[in-house]
Amino acid sequence: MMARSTARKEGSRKDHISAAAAKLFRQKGFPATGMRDLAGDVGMEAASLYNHIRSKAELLHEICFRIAGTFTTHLKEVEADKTMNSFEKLEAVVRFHVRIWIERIDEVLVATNESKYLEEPSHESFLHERRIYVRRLEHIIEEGIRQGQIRHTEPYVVVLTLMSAVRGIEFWHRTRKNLTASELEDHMVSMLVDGLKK
Amino acid sequence: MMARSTARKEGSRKDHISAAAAKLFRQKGFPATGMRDLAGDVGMEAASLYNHIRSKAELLHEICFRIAGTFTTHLKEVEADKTMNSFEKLEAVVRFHVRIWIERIDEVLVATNESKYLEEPSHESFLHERRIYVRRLEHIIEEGIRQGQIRHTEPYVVVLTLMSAVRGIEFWHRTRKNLTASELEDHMVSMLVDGLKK
DNA sequence: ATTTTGTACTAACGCCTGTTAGTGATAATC
DNA sequence: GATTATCACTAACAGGCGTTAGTACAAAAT
Repeated sequence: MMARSTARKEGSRKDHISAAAAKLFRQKGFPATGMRDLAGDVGMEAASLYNHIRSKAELLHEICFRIAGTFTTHLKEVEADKTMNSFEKLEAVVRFHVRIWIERIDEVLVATNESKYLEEPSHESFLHERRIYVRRLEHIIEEGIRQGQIRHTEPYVVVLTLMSAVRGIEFWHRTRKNLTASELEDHMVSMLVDGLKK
Repeated sequence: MMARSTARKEGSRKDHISAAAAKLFRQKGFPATGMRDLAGDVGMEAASLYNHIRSKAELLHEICFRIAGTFTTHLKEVEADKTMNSFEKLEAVVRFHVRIWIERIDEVLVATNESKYLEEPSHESFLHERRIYVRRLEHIIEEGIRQGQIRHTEPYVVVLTLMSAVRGIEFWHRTRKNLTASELEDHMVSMLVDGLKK
């Protein structure tokens, strides 16, 4: 076999498993999520999962690196955009963070909280990618300060704070929905970014 | 027996276990931390731990509620202090958060990331205490807005953001120490609080 | 029509988990 | 000095873990 229709079906099956895994890893944590839990959620026996995936570790790996790629890809686009000054670039990045945290919270939280369970070559390269991402963000801020668009601040602290602040969205996500997603986005971006304007 | 010297020795022994547990729970996560790991770190066999503690769950409970108590106690003091206006109260709370995150990061991270593994009556009451804490912080902000000391903002978003932003300290803690603790504190407080001033 | 492939199943594996029982030694209390 | 409490030990438990082997059946490819 191996026809297109089958390949598509297999693909969507694996994606279904991956999405269910992200949800469970986020809720219960990676070590506390059993393959039997996951199998139950996708409607099969635990052993049957292995027709679609190689291992539990592989699932975590794919989730973490897929979402990390989303961030680095977007950052590259922003860096290349010559229509924005440094302050606008920073705002664009923060807005993207907020939006991804709202729209893809399962994956983002897994990458944030469970990436420490990646096995060793992967774990180190994940941290490496993150450090580079932070450094590139610091670079945008430094340039903004030099060009007089951003207040004089400690770039490292700013990046740390911005990247962590959006984690509050986790709590918004599971409690108050009397604030819409776009209201939340605007309030959060303005609170985080406006104070940095010169 | 049960003399004072013995009681003291027992107390310090249990505290030693609790501190080691906080460190391990933080590093490896609660479910992934084995009693044999913990025993190794305090220098005994796993079974011997049970001469000092009732269960693994009890350790988690004590860590989470001890640190939560630290926050609520301090908030109560701030609320009762009549020498500060609302803005100053907010700043005092943020500064306390930053300081505790710097000084007692193991316990704080366990309470933040591992409290979901509390067993059921405890877990719900932990979340309850947290919700009340958030509401009391919102109240301070609302009053500050009403009295014209704090910029007009959405109090819930402000609290969410402030409480999450300090989580960035986790990364400072394990990487860059070219910034001292008190420098970090000042930068972070000013970045988070100054933008809220009217 | 036959072969191949995909996918779900049951049974089982070796390992690791938190915890208990029971023992003996050491130290404090009477 | 006799007794009692503390505490660390070894051995073991029942249950859960991720994963593999082997099988069966349906659908697709030849």
